[in-house]
Amino acid sequence: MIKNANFIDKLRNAGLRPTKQRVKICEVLFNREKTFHFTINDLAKKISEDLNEKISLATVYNTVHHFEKKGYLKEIAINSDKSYFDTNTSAHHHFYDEDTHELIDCDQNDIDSINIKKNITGKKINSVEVLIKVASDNHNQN
Amino acid sequence: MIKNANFIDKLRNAGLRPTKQRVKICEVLFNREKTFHFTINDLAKKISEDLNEKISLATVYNTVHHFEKKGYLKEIAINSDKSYFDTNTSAHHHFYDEDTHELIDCDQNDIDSINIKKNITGKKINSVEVLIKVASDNHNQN
DNA sequence: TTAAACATTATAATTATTCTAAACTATTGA
DNA sequence: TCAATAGTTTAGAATAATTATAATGTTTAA
Repeated sequence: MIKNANFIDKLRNAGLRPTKQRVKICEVLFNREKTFHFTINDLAKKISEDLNEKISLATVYNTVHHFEKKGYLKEIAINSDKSYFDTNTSAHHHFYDEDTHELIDCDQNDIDSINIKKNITGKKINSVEVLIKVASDNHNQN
Repeated sequence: MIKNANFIDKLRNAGLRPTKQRVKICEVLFNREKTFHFTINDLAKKISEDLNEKISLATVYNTVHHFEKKGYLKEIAINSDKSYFDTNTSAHHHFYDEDTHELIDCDQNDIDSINIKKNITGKKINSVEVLIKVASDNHNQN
């Protein structure tokens, strides 16, 4: 259980004012053992459930995007009907369960390192991410 | 230059009625050498420019989704502000140029094969796709 | 040729996200 | 400590992408 004081520091370090709302969002996002995968809506719902408090959706959007810019969150691209974020910002990959629409972290060590033989000229590689789509064996998928 | 008759067959094989609009969309999508990466809007614009004809946006959406379901197109997830589709439906990876927002195919051979050591129990892997985000060297990226 | 099934269309509706402008809060430094 | 200011939150409006609707039109198979 991380104390809110740590979140205040965390926010300050990122040059973000530690407002009540931001600290609360931190609590929901970072006060947990496991990685948290969520959409903005999930998060907003979780805030109002867990903390029994309402934070304006716009603020949730703003804060999440701030956090993303500061490297506290990472956006995960799966399919374009929703934006998923991940509290695990380290380089890692994902399983996406097409049955349950659940996103599961895949440790860097669970995939042999990826060797890219050809790059676009004049460009530098910012990230390499693998998305592994899975489904139950009997489930017919496109 | 593929003849429209081929498109009509192609559509029939997929159990889709070869309507005027669908054949036209086929022309724009599949009458080309290189892979075509596009958003629905790109496609709708291209149709009205190239063919000088207007097809209702709703039809373009429907048709693209039909084609996707039938395996003629593939959706590519990059970031969730837009849906990209790809006429290359074979297993392959992508470069995404964060400067130009351009999507570039990465041949299967340009990446050493990916070995996944651990899978989710009870699930089968449907696809493994790599997205390599690149940007020009001096460009600062998150 | 005709009826049924399927498609297309314009438009309305929906959903996710961003913008706006006013009210509010944290920070700074006198 | 306190006011000025810079940054933040908020509700609600605006926008953009996508999907639904319902009327009209087209294709197909008998």
